[in-house]
Amino acid sequence: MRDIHSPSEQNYIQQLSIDCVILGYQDSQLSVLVPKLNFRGDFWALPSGFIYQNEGIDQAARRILEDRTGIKDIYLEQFRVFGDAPRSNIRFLERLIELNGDKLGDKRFDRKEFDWITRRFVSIGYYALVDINKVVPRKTELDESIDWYPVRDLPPMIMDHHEMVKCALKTLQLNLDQKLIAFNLLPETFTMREVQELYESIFDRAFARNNFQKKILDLNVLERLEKKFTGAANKAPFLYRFRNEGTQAG
Amino acid sequence: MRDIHSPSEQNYIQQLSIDCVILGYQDSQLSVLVPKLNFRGDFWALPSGFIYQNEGIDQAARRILEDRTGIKDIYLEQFRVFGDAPRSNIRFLERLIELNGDKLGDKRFDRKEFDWITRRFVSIGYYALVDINKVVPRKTELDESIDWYPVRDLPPMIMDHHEMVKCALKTLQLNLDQKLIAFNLLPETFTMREVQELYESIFDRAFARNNFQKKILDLNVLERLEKKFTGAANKAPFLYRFRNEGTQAG
DNA sequence: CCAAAAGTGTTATTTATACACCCATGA
DNA sequence: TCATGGGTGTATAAATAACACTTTTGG
Repeated sequence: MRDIHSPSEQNYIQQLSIDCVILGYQDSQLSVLVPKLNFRGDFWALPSGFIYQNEGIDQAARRILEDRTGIKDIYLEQFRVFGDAPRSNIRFLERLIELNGDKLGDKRFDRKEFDWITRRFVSIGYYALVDINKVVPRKTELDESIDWYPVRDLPPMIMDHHEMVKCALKTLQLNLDQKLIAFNLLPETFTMREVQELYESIFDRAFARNNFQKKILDLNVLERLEKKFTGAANKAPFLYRFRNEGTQAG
Repeated sequence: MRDIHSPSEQNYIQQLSIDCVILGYQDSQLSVLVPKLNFRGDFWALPSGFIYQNEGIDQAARRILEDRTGIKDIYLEQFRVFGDAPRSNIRFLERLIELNGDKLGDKRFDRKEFDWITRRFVSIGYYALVDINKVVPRKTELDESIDWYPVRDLPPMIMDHHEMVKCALKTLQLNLDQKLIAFNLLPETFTMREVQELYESIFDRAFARNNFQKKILDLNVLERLEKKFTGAANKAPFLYRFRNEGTQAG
């Protein structure tokens, strides 16, 4: 099990971090996985981490993601670097210490550690799309909790983490059709309505049902299966599956 | 005058650099500004630099750009981070030293310097578009020359700098319509043909004249001025100018 | 038979692409 | 009057958006 609470002891690249916007989907709602820190003061912060010397940045992002979600082979993508000059943890950490002075007697926040972590940081933003059902959110030792929050109703987060989510979402919208990553959010089989609701929660707007179906089917990546009888008093919808065979005939 | 040849002495963020793809346009040709290093062995490398502790990354990129081109207020934009694990100068620098051992007796490449610069680096890629006529390329002490090279006919460059140019160009193509105004690489006034030739050199393909004009005018960012009499034996083309008023009627 | 939700077809509207023609200019 | 390059209009095709109608299902 990896620990992250003594970064200054690790062989990390200094002053460079990775912040992850982990997007998940459930009950027609798009959510972000956000840990709450185990300190007084209600601090939320995006899952983040550092980069080992012998580790690629994508690799590091994947490791951070796996540590928090337990799943491997996640699609993720960098979307921007955040590196303004005044970008530092110091203001947030000072407030944290102010509120938690009593319980900080241990070695966790010794001087060296504090200096390391409060320096100005440049952070690479990554976003990922995961299936909430496959995820078992995992706290680190610094977390009080880690939960999914609706993307349009996030808790107050430290530093520029709100802007990061906003920026990640915009990038996702731009790339959605090209990258087909949206299908990572859906279960093995799904109905067209589910795809549409997913799109609608990502774009935060409605689409016309028939045109949407046409558009998605024209992407030529879905395979139609049998119908799904739900017991509801209406026509049974078809189930679809993402076909991952290479090239497919028209 | 700033110097860059003793990075380890400076208060830079370590292991983090900026590489700039400076695109310029002249005579219907898109070119990249590439310095050649003042060492035996024909090494070309994109203009790059490091980030001061009290400097934002955009600010650093702008400084690096100004150092090389002499012009301020350049529009530039990050396009990707390059941070694979094996990304280091060491292979290139070892070869450089092998070829230049005799002239490297001075302090420039002492041990400390070598260690600093040969560590694994993560680099933020920035691209900019500039008007070649406004640029006076400036060598640093490490450069033998600095010149414009056609973007489709670049010299061999070190490390992953070719990939950087490729990636920058792709990003530019995606954003060109939106950013057209931001890149001041057309003169104050210009003809539609000039705009088209600019587009054609960026996309490396031809556009239909009339359709192109319609598309550009539909962007609603140009203002038509008087005609331009060139003395050529043909109809005089209109001149255009970017209109910088805020909102404009349809 | 009804309401609910799904499926499908048809028509506009917009956008992109292709083709054709006319106009101004200086030699 | 001719070649050259610029401006404009129209036809066609493709992609989007809008509208309308039918079908299945359980109560």
